[in-house]
Amino acid sequence: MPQPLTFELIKQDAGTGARRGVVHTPHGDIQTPIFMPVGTQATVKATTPRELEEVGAQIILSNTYHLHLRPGEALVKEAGGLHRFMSWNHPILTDSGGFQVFSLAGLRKIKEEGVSFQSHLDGSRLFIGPETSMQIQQDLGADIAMAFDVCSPYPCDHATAEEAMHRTHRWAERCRAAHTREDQALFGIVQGAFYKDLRVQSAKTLADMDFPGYGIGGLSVGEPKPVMYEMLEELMPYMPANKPRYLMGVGSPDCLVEGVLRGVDMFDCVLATRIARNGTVFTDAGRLVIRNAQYAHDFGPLEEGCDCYTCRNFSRAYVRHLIKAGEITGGRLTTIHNLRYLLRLMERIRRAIEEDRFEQFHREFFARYDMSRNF
RNA sequence: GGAUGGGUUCCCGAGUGGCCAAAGGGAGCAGACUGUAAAUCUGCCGUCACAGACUUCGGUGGUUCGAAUCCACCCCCAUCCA
Repeated sequence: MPQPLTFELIKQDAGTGARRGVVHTPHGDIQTPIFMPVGTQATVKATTPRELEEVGAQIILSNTYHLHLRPGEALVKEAGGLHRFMSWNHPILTDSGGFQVFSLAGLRKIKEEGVSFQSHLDGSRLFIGPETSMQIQQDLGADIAMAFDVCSPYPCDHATAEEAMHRTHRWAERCRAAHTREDQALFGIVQGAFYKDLRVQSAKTLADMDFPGYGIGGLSVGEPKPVMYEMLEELMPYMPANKPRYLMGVGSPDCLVEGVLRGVDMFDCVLATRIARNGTVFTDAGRLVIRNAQYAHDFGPLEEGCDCYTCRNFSRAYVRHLIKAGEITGGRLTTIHNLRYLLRLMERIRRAIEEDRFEQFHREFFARYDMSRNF
């Protein structure tokens, strides 16, 4: 059986061990480390695929739970799959719905069989278990599907975290058994909350299942950043070196740099697109709340030196005006900038690793980045 | 010239004797946001020496223990009639 997805580790930074690789998928290669924009409802909010290509996106995310509710995987399948439906002819990854078990905690009930949800749209009941999630994701037809997992909150006691981890492992096996589509890869997801023993155990258990790639879930759920970094450091030695490592839901500029330092290959996050729509943009100096009055008369670009469409053509004063006026274009322009910022940050990181100067890049990045203007 | 309805805090607009610094919107200002229930949500929004005090509801004067609210006159605005 041909592997639908392979990972090629092409280089490691001499000083830090940060990884530079390529993920080969049915819809093309992904240069890693990479940031993946999130398009929950089969669209990266406020953008078109053409704009995504322009900002340098190589792969985007979509979501099982949300597409299942609307428009339904049957329709997507009828359209010829997610790529054709949304006209994105590059790699796609679908999240399993596992995160909705976490984020919609008030609207669901977890059992061994799976999760009963009450739709956030109309209150109707629905059930998603490992097999359901696989069926939906296979109908959607992304290049990468994710296992249906249980993400613990922060804080969480050891017993509860352990139970969630074991259930995640059992569900991972069921996902693997139910997953049959040959042109789609299935990634397992490491859990274990904030307990080193559990994280290590989870990494080992999933490694034994031999998935083509691994998500690291359950981080960035409200814990202090040093706690997250510590967890990454603890579990990374147990992650298979020849498989891509995907740190789920992480995407502030500083976390991307710190994640790569610790051996992460892939990231996704809604932060960039969400804060963009809410009037905040990324810069190398830290966040900039473009909606603030202090930029009303600032006719420079969002960020000096940025090559994005927004920075090449519009001023801070104009973007602020659009945001303040509630004009849809404002959110589009900030979204384009934020995505380009993160994708360009990853480009810079990849080059630094290629040239064995990632340690220096890391140092210089944080010398400029104002952590008091962070997230 | 006559009739009627109005003038409320930046704007719109409730309020018709005490529970009113005055509902509710809007605007403005600030904050939050990390596998998207999010173009969303939260806070502030008369002044100050701010658990209290002071100034404000077109203007002036009056009634009353007490007025944005009642009375008199005046000034504006809108609509209609001549």
